[in-house]
Amino acid sequence: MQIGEAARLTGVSAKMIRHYEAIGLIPSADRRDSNYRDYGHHDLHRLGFIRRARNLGFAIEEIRDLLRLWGDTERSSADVKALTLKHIADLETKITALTEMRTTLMGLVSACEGSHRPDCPIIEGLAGPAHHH
Amino acid sequence: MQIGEAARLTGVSAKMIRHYEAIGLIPSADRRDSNYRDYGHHDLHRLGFIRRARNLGFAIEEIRDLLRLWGDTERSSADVKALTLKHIADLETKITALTEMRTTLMGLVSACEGSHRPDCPIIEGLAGPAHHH
DNA sequence: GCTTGACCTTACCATCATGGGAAGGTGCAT
DNA sequence: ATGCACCTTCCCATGATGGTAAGGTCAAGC
Repeated sequence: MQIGEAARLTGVSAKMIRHYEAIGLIPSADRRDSNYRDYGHHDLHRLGFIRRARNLGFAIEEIRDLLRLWGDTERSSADVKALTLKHIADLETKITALTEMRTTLMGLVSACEGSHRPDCPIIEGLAGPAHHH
Repeated sequence: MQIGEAARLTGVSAKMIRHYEAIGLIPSADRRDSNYRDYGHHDLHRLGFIRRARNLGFAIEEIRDLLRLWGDTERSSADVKALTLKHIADLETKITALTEMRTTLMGLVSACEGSHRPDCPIIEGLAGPAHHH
């Protein structure tokens, strides 16, 4: 099947399928006489794997490792688990940072009247902390 | 003062100070005879504002709006509040997405033995959902 | 006066994952 | 044979930041 159908079936855009091939995340696709890429079962399976991993926030290089492990019947599940735990830790770092921003902003927002008048604790907070005048 | 000292005092890298000038977030700095940029009070204040806004996750274009509001004595605090609430909503969208990833991954991880053996629910989950065989 | 070192300047490239668009080839249906 | 939908490669853009290279400025010390 052509790249467009593979894209439709896997949820990975044609653009990205070509990109993944260019960076060696997937092997070079077979070509027809027309020079069109040709995909089969196995390719769809692999693209689906990649899409699911992307949806879970894994970076491309992490997915490269996951694909290697997927294809390695000698793998230790401990390796997969370690990689995943590292990724979870990364997610938690981000979640924590975003949540702290949110908390601070909520505090500022709750102090802001939100009227036609210019007085605004949010702007004042950004302008410099502890600036009593 | 030179850009390096301004960077040290505000926590904004010299690189980024030049960048902010290039994109018009801050006005062009004064230059000495040497062509070195020259910063004063007012510039430090503005850079501090930008850094704090960045630390709270505001995007550059949002900061452009915030700076305009900061300098506008006719502003309505309602405008500042609206902009901030929008940003909080963006943060929450991201937090939700990351938290969902985390939850899914934790489920997979908890099902994974993490041993020397290859059997791994994480890999299986990525390879395709509901693939009983 | 000359060197050294710390600072500055601009300009270009890289990141990360993705999309947009141009210019042109392929293939099928009317 | 025309049109349309698809494909190809190539280049550029995003957002915020860092790196590096090649070169100018300036003060301290000899």
